[in-house]
Amino acid sequence: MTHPRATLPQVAERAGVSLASASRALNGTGASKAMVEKVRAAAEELGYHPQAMGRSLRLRRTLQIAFAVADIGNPVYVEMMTAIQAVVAEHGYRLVVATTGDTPESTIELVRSVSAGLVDGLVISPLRVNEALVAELVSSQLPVVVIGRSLEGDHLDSVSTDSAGGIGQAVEHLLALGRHRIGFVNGPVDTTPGEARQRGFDAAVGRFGLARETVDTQIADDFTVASGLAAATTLLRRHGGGDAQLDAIVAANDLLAIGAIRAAREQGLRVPEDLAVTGMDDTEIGRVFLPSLTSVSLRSSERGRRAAEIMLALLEDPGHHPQNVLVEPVLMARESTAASQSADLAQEENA
Amino acid sequence: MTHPRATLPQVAERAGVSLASASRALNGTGASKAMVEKVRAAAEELGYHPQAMGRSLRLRRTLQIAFAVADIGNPVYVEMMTAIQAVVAEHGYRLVVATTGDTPESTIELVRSVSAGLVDGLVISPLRVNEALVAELVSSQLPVVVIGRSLEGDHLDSVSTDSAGGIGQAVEHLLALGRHRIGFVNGPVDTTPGEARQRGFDAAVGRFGLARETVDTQIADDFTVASGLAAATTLLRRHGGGDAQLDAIVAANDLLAIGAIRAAREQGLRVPEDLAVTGMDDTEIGRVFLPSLTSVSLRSSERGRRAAEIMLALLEDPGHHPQNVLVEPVLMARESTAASQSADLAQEENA
DNA sequence: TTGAAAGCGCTAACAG
DNA sequence: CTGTTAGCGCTTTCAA
Repeated sequence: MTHPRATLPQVAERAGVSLASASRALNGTGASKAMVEKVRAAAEELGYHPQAMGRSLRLRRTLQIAFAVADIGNPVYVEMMTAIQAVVAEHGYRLVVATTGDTPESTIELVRSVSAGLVDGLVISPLRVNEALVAELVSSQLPVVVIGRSLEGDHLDSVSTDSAGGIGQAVEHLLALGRHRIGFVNGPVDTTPGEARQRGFDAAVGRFGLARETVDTQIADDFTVASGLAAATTLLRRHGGGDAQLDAIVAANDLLAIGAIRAAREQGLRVPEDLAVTGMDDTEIGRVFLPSLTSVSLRSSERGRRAAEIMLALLEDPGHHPQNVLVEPVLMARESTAASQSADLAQEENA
Repeated sequence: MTHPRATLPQVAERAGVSLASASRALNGTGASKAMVEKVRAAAEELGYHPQAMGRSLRLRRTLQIAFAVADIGNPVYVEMMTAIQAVVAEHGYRLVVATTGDTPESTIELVRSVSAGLVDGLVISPLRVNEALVAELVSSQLPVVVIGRSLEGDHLDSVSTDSAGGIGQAVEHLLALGRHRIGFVNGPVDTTPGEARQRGFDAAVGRFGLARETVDTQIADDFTVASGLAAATTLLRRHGGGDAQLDAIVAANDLLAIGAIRAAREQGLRVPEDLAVTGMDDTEIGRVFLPSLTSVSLRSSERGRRAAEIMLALLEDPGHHPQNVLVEPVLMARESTAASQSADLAQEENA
């Protein structure tokens, strides 16, 4: 049932030609019509399929690009992946996705194994970055594009976004709506996004001159719905009832925001009437959630697309001068912060 | 800045030993203490990292396994992926994820390219299967495990589930709740899951003796929220107002169900009071949705785990007799079909 | 246009 | 324990 796989020398022999001719015929690199005919036929008969390994070893390229993320379960990464895939596929590259785990150590391990020649390039969006990881990325012989943090000083290509400023936009949006007691549900601050978003919230508090007692931060264990639910519950309880009750929550991403909305409901609060909630990333799940989620778009598709383009440029010219692209965030206002009491469905606008 | 990568012969020369000794020292296959010491040092100095390509070519194994799905955006595949990853990682394999596209042709292309020796095995959950794809899978030299459809006659290992029966469970659940006018929102019936779920719905209609006029099916363009919204809108409009109004919708998966709930809301229907909705796959997003989604669990983690185990067995012994594992579905009742008018939050039970 | 031969980086068989 | 050598499957000089 399972023949051993046919090899090129076998095809050559079958066709009665040399190995070199067989290779040329199959690759269309200078062979006579008759030659191509013969070799094609022999290959067909033997059910020959070229072996990527031998080919790659010789060519020193795999035509594969890796996309590495901590958690493919987060829709934002899926969105990036789809965008990257579309771009690189047009240039004959295949995209493979690998999971980094969420520590710098496990990420380093992944970078190592992947840069052992299995792929031609690496697009990575690391959650936690330390010096060792940066060093690994820089010294890696592989073309690398980082999504999520500008590593300009490190001679690494990157596409980043101003998520700190994005949090500022969310706060500004809430203030404009008359909300003043604002809670912030962030993810771990030792992560790249967590750090930036905390910075953004703290800056907004200062910039808009908010009183200490009217704002509060709660750190979730990670960036998932379950952790958002837990963190928001704690936060709301802490400010339970009376005048101290929060009237808005800014969440560091959409998943946390969804958790926060659930927490609010469980405590009998209506969203947005009693509590306005904002997310970040503008994921599809946020858009279809009930109520639909006001969210700061970090334009993940765009970031993925730009990253892929940089990668292709890098592949063409490895000596390329490092680029650092910045994609600006955009607030998408939806039901979860709607001003009217009876939030209309499917109503959506850019800010 | 970017040295050409060091090779093993270079390390050997630097250490003043033979190529073979260097290899042995680095792989721990019989070398003296002193030898290991010397070679390690030389490798360190040169910043040597083994090249996977050469190694794999020689070893005829890559220690990589591919997981191929049509749409990694569907959480159910993420769940499978996580489960597979966990199992194979324990045995030293890395999991890479590739996207098939949703036609048999694009899937065949993927299978081909992936079975060109880039991975040692393929776990695939194809959306659309035709004879050509089955033939490709069978004739592929690669160990293959199919998730999603029993291909017993085809000598392919598989882990499948009874999604037809699962739809039956959903219908039964609704009938027990006193709902009798049931709409079915399915995905395309030329897909494996679409076909099975349609079969399941039709069988349930027959088994429970439901009248023709009280049931109706609408086919969505694909298995996403957006398509579910569109299909459910059509379905609800068709039975608009009066006695003919549906009181329940069975959706073929959670994403379609979420779309259906949105459609209901947009037409002013309350869920579950006016319209009960069930999903399938028991995804996290369904669990946290408001209202939380009653869903038939197809136990995706379990299916992933079983598939991974079969794969490992196959890798050990390629002559292994093909296995066909069946995982039974389980209904998870939640708010979207709650009997009480005021659906309690966070209330959840198995059926 | 074709063939012979070298070699991509690595491991394993075979001698010593 | 160590070194020499062959070869995984493929592409590409180099000559003819």
